[in-house]
Amino acid sequence: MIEESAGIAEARSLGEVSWQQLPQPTLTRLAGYLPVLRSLREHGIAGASSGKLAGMAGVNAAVLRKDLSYIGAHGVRGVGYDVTGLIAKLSMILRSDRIRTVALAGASRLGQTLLAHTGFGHGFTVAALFDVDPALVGTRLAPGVPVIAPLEAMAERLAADPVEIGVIATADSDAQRACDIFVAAGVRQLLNVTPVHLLVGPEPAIVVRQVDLALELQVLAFHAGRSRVAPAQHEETVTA
Amino acid sequence: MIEESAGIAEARSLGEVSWQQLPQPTLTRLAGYLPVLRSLREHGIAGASSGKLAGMAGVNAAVLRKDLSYIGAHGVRGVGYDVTGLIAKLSMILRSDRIRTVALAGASRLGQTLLAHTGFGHGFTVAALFDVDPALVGTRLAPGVPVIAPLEAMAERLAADPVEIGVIATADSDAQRACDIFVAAGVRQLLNVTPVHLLVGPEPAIVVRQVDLALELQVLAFHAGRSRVAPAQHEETVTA
DNA sequence: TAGATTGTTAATCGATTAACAATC
DNA sequence: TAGATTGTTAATCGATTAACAATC
Repeated sequence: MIEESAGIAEARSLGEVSWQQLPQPTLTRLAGYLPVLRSLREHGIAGASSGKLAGMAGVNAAVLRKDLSYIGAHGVRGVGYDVTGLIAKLSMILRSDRIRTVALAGASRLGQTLLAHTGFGHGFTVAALFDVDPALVGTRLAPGVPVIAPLEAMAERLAADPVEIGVIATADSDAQRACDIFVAAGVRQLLNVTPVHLLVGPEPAIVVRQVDLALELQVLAFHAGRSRVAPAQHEETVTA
Repeated sequence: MIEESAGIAEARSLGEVSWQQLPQPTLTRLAGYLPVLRSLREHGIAGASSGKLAGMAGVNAAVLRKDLSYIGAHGVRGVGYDVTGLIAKLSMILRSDRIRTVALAGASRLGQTLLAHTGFGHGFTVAALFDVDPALVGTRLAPGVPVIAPLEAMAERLAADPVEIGVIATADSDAQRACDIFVAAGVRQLLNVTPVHLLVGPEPAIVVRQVDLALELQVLAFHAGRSRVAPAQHEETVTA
């Protein structure tokens, strides 16, 4: 399931590391620190140590310090980190200030929910929604979501109105086709919520992230069966 | 975000490895092979090499062979693997024959969709649905889903009617509470779709899997910003 | 100053991968 | 047999972790 490139940090001038080449685990964790910091700020807490932050984020304190040092977010020895400063730095790196445009292929229930759940108010705008079902064309499934075009019309629509992120929530049998159309239209970031492994040409730098809820349940089902047989060791959170 | 225990395979009698102690990545990949194999069977293909299977699943061929050897699913040298045999073996290991009972905390839109999307027809039964909103109590949100009880009534309901898997799709502020109630009720497998890092006592073997869609979009947003600045290297799929 | 906490190094750990002898 | 493909080893790679000197 994991077919990750090297993706490892690339040395720069003075032995420093470009924050444009963060290790994948670091990038994912950095995005996870943001809600923790926002929560602290809401509670009026101005500063926190790496130990406190790491505890809340569910990571090791050393790894958190290392992650932050990658992006030049420095704390103060003996004191800790400034919450507001960290939020600013992280937002800058993750570009969460900027609004991203998203197109959604597959107006399935899951697709619509993703749209409603993540699409609004947090830096993402759903610019277009596509589906194979011609009956849906022209209807409005969510308030503010502009159009629904048939899957066939994706190419031209995306050419006229480019998006940065494509979400694939089609039926399994349409997933690869939707992917191909997105890629051909120049979309370089894809979120795939189908269980299909998407094939993208190796030429352009396409980033695909896959979330497979059925697979998550499968894994839990395995553990459910095991827990009766063997009362067992201690295990913990695995983040998708 | 990853706070995984050792979880590594434990040696058994003759140097063999108990398939009850699979490495986490292996277990996740094994669950991913199943849909690939089912797809092959549907197309009437009886056998496949590790190379072919690995290609379809998006993994390295050597890792697939190693994964299968963990569970004693052997191929034939010079020939490959038997599709039907593999399905049977994998189903046995992952216990996908048995129906698992699931309880859902948080009748949010995302919660309801998870219920509709994964709950039916694939080995899972939603036994109970809980929400903080008293107005929802007694209503039926999906056909066949028995009851909605307030979050407060979870403990007694779960005591009377135990479940194997708990799904947490509440508001962020209720996530830890829902988790605590599940754990107290003896639920040992949790799927957390909130961005909250759940704290579970280290004593019982609780398996928590977290899927954070907002975080996935954040990561993609980062890459979206980067792709303009640096046309960049080649990257590939990262599975949640 | 004394205490606390960072930033970073060095060691450990586990997972991935290529390669190849075994063998159908 | 000859060709193909497995099962497994050994090497590589990267990520995690503990530990500690630097220093606020």
